[in-house]
Amino acid sequence: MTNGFAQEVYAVVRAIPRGYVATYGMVAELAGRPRASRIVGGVLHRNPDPSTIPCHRVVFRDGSLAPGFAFGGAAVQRRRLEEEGVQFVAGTAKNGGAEGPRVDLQQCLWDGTGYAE
DNA sequence: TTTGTGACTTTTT
DNA sequence: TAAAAAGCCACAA
Repeated sequence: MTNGFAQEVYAVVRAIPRGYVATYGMVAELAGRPRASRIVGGVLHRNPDPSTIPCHRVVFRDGSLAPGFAFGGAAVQRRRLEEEGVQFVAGTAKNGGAEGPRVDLQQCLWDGTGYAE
């Protein structure tokens, strides 16, 4: 690709199946830079094409999103993911202390299957 | 061309 | 167990 990494990131994020989510590190790895998780965020931050790039499917390693920096708000993103079929963890397996809405990575974490360049 | 920063992740204190 | 710091790579100014 002309740009290389950035293009790869966009391609990977676009390849995320509906109802699934991926972490920055995973996208970075598929893009060719397993340690460039931050760059993935930076690239998505600019989001040159939010229409084709479902950045809301990309979450932290913890399953949470970027508060305040999402396309329109973490709350909106949660609703959007639910629309796609992504399950959320209300409380937490930790001790019932609800910290914040997290995606159920154990169920909706994308394996990278179906990604073709 | 060089410096600084960032939607992250992992390890150590 | 929790919190803090460093490391990492690419893009923008």
